[in-house]
Amino acid sequence: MTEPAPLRRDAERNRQLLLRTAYELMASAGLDVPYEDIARAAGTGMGTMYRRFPHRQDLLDALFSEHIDTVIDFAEQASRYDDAWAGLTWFLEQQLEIEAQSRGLGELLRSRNQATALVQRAHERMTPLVAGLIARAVRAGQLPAGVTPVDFAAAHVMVGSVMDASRAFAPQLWRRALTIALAGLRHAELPGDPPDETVIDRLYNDQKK
Amino acid sequence: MTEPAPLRRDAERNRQLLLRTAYELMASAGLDVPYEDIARAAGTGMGTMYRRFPHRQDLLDALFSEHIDTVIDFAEQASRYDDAWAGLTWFLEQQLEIEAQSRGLGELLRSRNQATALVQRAHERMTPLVAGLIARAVRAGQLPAGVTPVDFAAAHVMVGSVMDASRAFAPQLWRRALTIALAGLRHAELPGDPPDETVIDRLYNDQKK
DNA sequence: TTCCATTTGGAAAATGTATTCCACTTCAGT
DNA sequence: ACTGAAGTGGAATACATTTTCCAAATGGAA
Repeated sequence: MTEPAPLRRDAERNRQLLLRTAYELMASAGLDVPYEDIARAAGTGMGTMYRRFPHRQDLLDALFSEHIDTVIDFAEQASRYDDAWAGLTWFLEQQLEIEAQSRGLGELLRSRNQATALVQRAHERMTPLVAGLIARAVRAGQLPAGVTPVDFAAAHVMVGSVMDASRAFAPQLWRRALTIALAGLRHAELPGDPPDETVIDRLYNDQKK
Repeated sequence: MTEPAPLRRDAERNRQLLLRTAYELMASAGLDVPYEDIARAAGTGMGTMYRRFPHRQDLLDALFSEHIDTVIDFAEQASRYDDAWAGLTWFLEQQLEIEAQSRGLGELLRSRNQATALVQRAHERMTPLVAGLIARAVRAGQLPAGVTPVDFAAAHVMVGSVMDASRAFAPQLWRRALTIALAGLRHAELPGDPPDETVIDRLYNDQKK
């Protein structure tokens, strides 16, 4: 396996600077900030930007892989809860809490388009854990039969949408939405056929404008 | 008041053609279809497009004002229900059912940016009616105290986000989300201060890219 | 049939962003 | 200090879409 080849000291400094700047801009403006804005804010040229991060994907991976690992970790911790429902609520709340810190991270975790391989893999790791928790919660009578992992993912998307829409003027409103979604999962009699589990990936992967 | 001045016959024909074409494209691709695509699909030039609809706003108004009136009408019908909760659920379901017919209309009603004066006014008309229903439902013990019109609007946004994300591959999934949201409203103990009612407008008016 | 205000298609300019490119600068090994 | 590889800024180019513009075509009143 070929090694990364270490950067020259000044180059590494610039790289870090770009990462910090990009993180900040994306926290408030989302994943789509123009490369040019990042470069200008960091005080470098765009040449540097493209040399380090030829594709936006590269930038996103470098920026967020750590956070993604944290979320996977949450799922693992949650799956060890004795009380399955408590595990589920704790997990969803932690995940959203993180998303609340950064609009960009939220967009990534609920892939408003840019679905990275990174996020894809994260979902592959987490989905079975969540499915297990749901099954346990149903068995324990904490959730009605018929609730599926898709519904849990839907709850995530739902709360996230309120967060995105209200971040600027009501930064706590998503907590109400979360409460609604969780109470809904516990009390809903869900209509229609239980959706196929593969729907989850697509739910997290809409590619629109 | 100056009269509209009727169009020449061929011009009127083209106008209708553009409207029909735009409606269809927007139903599947959303509000942002390029003007050029609409013109090409209708078989006209872009000159015609811009002459009739100088701003996208004009096009949207012409396309959707009728539907918007329908939704306002739903709110009025709902407000006459004896059973306040039944009115609320019926209203939300009707509204979403309409949005399910057309991605564009959904984006308009939940203003993924392009908030028209039209939609603005519609909300002004509907919000008091919904507020009345909620108050009645609370009084009747059908909803917990503390539920506000903002929460109802949030429920709308929540279900809509699932609809948008799943339209292409699971066109009925939103019904599960609706069930979750409604059950959630009935059973949630909402945290935090009751949000100010002005939050509603802003919830429906995020302006992002 | 004539005539001209209206309408039209589509080419051109403006916009906003992405991506490439290279002459020049800087670093670090000698 | 010198030197070549690595790194840099930012102008140039490519794209996608919006918006303007006008010479040519058309409708319908006289």
